[in-house]
Amino acid sequence: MPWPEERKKETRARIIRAAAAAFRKHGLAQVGVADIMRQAGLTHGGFYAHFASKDALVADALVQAIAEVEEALSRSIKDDALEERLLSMVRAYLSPGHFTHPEHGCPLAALGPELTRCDGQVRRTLANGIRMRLKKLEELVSTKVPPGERRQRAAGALACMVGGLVVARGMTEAEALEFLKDCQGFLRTALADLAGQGPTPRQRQSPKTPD
Amino acid sequence: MPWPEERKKETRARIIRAAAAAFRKHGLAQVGVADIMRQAGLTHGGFYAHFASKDALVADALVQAIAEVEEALSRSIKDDALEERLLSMVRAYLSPGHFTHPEHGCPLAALGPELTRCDGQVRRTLANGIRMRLKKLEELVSTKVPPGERRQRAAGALACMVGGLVVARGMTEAEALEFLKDCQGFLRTALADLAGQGPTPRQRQSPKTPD
DNA sequence: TGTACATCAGTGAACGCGCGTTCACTGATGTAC
DNA sequence: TGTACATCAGTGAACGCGCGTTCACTGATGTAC
Repeated sequence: MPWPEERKKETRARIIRAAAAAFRKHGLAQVGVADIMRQAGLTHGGFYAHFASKDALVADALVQAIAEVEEALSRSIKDDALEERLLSMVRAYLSPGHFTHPEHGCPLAALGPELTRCDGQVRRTLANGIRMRLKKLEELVSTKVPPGERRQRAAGALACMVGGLVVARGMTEAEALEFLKDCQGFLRTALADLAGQGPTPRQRQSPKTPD
Repeated sequence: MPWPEERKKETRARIIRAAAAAFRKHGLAQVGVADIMRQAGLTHGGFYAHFASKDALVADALVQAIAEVEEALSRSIKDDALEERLLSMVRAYLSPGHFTHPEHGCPLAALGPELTRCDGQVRRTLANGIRMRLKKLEELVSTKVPPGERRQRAAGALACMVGGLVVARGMTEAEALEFLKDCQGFLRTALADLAGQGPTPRQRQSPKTPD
């Protein structure tokens, strides 16, 4: 009781925000507890008043990163017409800004494989985050598309977005910007609602399990 | 001269193969020089007779991993008809086997973000590897597709393949297998050669730079 | 209103471990005579 | 053919550094009287 009720929560939140950015920028293993505490304006010893371990912080930082990205993406599409939203989100995700700033971007693109090698809470948070993102994307696919193909489109869009960013970040900057545009163009075509463009509204192959 | 000419080369190759597998399985930072040497049947002290540093090994291991995957993918499509090869490669890449065995799989999917944070030779090797993969994919896109869209399709396919695997590895196994199938289905539709399915062979939007 | 006290977020030194790298050495091999 | 020698891949102990974690302490704050 002796200390202000809210103060500890605020400090904790500041540490989590600093960690979420630093991890995405430099990787989980490359960022130390001391680095994060310094970034949050504190000394490293106080860390364990807030977290049980570095792993526990990673889990909280992942929740934070997922929430940040979710909010940014939602904001970037909120003024668009319903049928524009999916492509609008694709454009926001595969943008030069997102490419240049992993520290504020998708944790899956910035840390995917590293997170995959974690276990416990981190793994669960990761799986939940993906499930949520996939659901949101599926909701943005035109309801004119039959359910099985809606799921396929959501999957393809997510894969292409995450992979697009991962691949782009491995290229020269000039190549990357071109590549991001190509991925956007690919998805614009692949996710296009074909109704009205051809004689029949359904010209795509129906979803089928591969051999 | 006192030692067999080939012996050192063989040892070096063994170290590189062990490293290429261990890095992809556990991550660059999680695998130590001693681990790799043990895997190669040697003690850690001898490492520096073959490599200037751990970083130098990472660069060589990346070359090795890229070559392994290139060979495996080429082999998996070599018996298919030309027009089947692109989808055949997609299927091989987004397969349960590839999902389960990152240690023999695509280094971009297993280590993408970590490699991106490296510099020097690793960065150059990475960029070259991506360029090569993209070129190979573009060659597999039907020549009936106009050049601008061929490039888009190659980009989209690569992004979707890499991202599909990264995302799948972050999910529950059951979800992942479903997701991989959905990505395959998505690409089967998106990469389908529309000739013969509709009245005109060109119904897709033409490639256009987004705002 | 003022003073003594209890609490606990935050400090900073220290610990212990693992890892990349170095180094003096060994011993298997090919060469010279 | 046999023996002494030079080479150098590989060994294993040691070094030094950074990092996660611990711990005794501090000092700002709210409470009790």
